[in-house]
Amino acid sequence: MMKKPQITIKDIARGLNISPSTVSRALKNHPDISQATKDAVNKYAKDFNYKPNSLALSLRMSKNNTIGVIVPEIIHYFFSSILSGIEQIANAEGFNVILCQSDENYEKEVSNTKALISTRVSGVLASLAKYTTNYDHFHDIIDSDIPLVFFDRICIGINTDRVVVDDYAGAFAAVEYLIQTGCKRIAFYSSPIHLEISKNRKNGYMDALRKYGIKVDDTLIKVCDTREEAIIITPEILDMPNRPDGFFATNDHCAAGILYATKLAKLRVPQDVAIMGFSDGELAKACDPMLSTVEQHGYEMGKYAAKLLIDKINGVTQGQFTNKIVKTNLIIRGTTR
Amino acid sequence: MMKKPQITIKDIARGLNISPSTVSRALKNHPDISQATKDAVNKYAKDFNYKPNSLALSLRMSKNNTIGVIVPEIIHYFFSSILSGIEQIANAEGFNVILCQSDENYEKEVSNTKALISTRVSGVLASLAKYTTNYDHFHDIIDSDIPLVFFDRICIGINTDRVVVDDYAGAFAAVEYLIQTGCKRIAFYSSPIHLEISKNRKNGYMDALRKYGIKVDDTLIKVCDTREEAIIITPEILDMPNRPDGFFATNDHCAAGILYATKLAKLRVPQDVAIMGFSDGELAKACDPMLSTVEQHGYEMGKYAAKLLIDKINGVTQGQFTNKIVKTNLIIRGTTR
DNA sequence: TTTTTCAACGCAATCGTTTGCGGAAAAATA
DNA sequence: TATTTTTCCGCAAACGATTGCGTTGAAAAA
Repeated sequence: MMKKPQITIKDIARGLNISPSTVSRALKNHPDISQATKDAVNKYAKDFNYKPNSLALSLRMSKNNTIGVIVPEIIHYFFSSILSGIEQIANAEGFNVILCQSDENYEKEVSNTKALISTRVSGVLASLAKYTTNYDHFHDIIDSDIPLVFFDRICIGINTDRVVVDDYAGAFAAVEYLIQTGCKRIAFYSSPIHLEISKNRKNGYMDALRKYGIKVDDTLIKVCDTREEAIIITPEILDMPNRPDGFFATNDHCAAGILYATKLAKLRVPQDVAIMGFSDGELAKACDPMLSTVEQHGYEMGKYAAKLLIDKINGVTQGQFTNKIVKTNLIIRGTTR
Repeated sequence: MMKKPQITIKDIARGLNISPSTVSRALKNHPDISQATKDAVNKYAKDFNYKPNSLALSLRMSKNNTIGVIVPEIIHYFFSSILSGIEQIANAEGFNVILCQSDENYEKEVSNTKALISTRVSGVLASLAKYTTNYDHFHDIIDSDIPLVFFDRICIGINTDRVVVDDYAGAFAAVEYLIQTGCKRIAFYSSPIHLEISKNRKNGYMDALRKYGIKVDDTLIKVCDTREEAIIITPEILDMPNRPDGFFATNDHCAAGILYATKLAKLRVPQDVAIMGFSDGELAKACDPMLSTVEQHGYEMGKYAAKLLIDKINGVTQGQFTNKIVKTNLIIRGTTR
């Protein structure tokens, strides 16, 4: 088992008694180099398994074929499918993806951006941590001349490209469907309200109610975005004198929690209570009845965001800022009528 | 909005009328440098927001503080939780994580390894694609002197560190539990059989049967590892003259499919048919009844694998190859008695 | 006063690659 | 044969940081 200590251009040059510049040009098929030399170099390179050192290359070109992705938590289906889309097209375009999780933690988000700047990544894709309210670290990225694209949890304060789900329309359609299938009192479980996605979904929810002349009841709007919380707070709500007959949850986990609590309360789904989720994650089909939900197209979103960023990196798109809105679509399964 | 084109050590040197070497040493608190100079350098660095160029650093040190991870598909809960663990400790140790998905595709796996070698990553963590049977590309990694650690879908042919789930014991315990709670005929849905994990789980399954004097019935062993397949093949099996009263599935998706088909066939779970999954993913608690399953500790596994790799990179562990087996534990919920 | 010692810094090479420029030999033209 | 043009290649600087070694001046020792 021999160690082959990775041959360099200099080694090829030495071995062939020519200069490194010639080798470099030969490898790139430069017209100044004779075919004979090119052949010799290519053969030598193949024989000794030459692989270009992309570190040196990046340094020389002061450009790293790497993009950084900052994501709150990769274990969530939605984010991992976005990431999958990003990796897909980044790879196809010759970029590496370096992954950073903020763990929904502001400090980690800041240190992630620092690390990415230091690595001189070619670009950054980011989705905000839940409680991030200061955006200086993202300004640092822009000031360092690194293209930046936000996705999903975007940041309004900064002028960049953005790719978002059509939260408003998704929420509107979801609630409208609930109303059209007979729900009169619809509860809404939201993520923390300072997030753009929360505002948009809430607006969608409220506008749908208004359209059908249903008064918004604030006691039916809760901040709750996990299964566990949902299991805790839902029983109280179902005990209300006039309990809701429909729930619209900000994600599928939360919806699954509502479903659990509802069945536990011996109410029938969807006859007594209809439930609508958001995401269409892995667990939607595992529920019984299967969860009606709003499909988010995370994979496409990731692909689109990556494409946008790479165009920016390559200077294809100059100056203009794109604001892509990815359509959702309603998936009706068993938890709604 | 000014562009600050990232200051370098040379800039600091110029600004302070000293040499780059002095700046470098001052920044690293070298004893040869006077306190006055150090203070001046540090102030200047902070004022102009100096950030070391890690590309240059990596080139000089011929060592990249980056580890590559090759994973079949990140959208699966198990893999994304492993990845989360990896990122966690890699980050804490000052490493970046570059992500590669093989998409269960041999060619992509090969091109991933090439890219990682070219990037001169400090180390590689890998889990095999489903149908990979040629391992030359992994030998390339080792020949390039890059530490390599396999996790979960390991490769027996190569001498490296490995971190695996205790598939045998997990399967054994699962099947034993089914037997002890009264199951007489237990079906087993397996992943493709050439994978080590499949072999080990099958052995666990068979040994548990033997221990209790139950004869292995090959008609009860199927290759099936998705929800969709499970929904297709399960009805036939439930229609068999003496149908099984227990199922052991290689993952939770598959188990959820079995559960669905079983309920559809008007059989009661767990009274008529008990079902045991493997993984404890997001959907386990969404099932009704909630899925009994074998917990895999993906997050810990990722942390352990990363630690192992980094020790190898830092030369802490020389020569020896560790073979870590991560214990599973049985989670009993509603689909078993 | 002369020699030794030491603190504090600079020079230059190095990591692997690219690229503008200049130059010699070969080929084409006059 | 003399001149111009091509063809093909090498020199050296550059990207940003590190580091062995040499150098300087002043303080300490003789």
